[in-house]
Amino acid sequence: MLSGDVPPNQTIYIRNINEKVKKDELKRSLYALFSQYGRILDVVALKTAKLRGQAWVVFSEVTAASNAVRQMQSFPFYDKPMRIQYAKTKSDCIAKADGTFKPREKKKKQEEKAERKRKAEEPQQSAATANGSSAHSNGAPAPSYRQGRTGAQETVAPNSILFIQNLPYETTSMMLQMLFEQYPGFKEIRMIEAKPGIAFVEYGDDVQSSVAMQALQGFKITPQCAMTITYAKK
DNA sequence: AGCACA
Repeated sequence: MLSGDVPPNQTIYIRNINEKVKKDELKRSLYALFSQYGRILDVVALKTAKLRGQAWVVFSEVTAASNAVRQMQSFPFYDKPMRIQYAKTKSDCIAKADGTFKPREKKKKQEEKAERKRKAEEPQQSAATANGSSAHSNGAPAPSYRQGRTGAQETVAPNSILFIQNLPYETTSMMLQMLFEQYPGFKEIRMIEAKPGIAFVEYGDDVQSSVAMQALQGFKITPQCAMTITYAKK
């Protein structure tokens, strides 16, 4: 196991993250950047002394995590190369979904009172933990998985330029600009006269382009045409 | 480097 001899896990552990980026932005960016590998169930990031600069991204499939570990290894994220491994333990959101979740043992005395308080008004486990594990505890925008990703190999490396397909014939670059300039780092739209239905959108960097991709993936300019956004080939 | 689940 090349990845720090931790066995595969559907959660990846990322370190060497630029500590200047705010927690919510960090989560959103991670979500945007990694959702190309598969469905993300949760993103965890804390800024405590011990945990800053690190994050966990929970995938619904181990294969997605594996691809992410390999393909995003050393990716320059906010100017620092990401170091990615599998997480050492199962994420709570997974344990909750598969029924193995147990509230963890107390680890520090300070936390015990919080535990105690919680215990005090703990009513009853309503044994019905609904079937569909409800994803997305992070504030990321609900993604539109218009084509079920399987975590196959076909993922294109991130790029600050996006490739847009399946645009209706009447799309203009002004229309696209209104849509894409909402996201930070927007630079320009490029359309090719000879090729209707496609466009290129450039951002300042891969993270910014990824955020826009995530936000606008599947966006419909007309009811029939859901746009498909991928990274442009290098 | 540091593996959590506010």
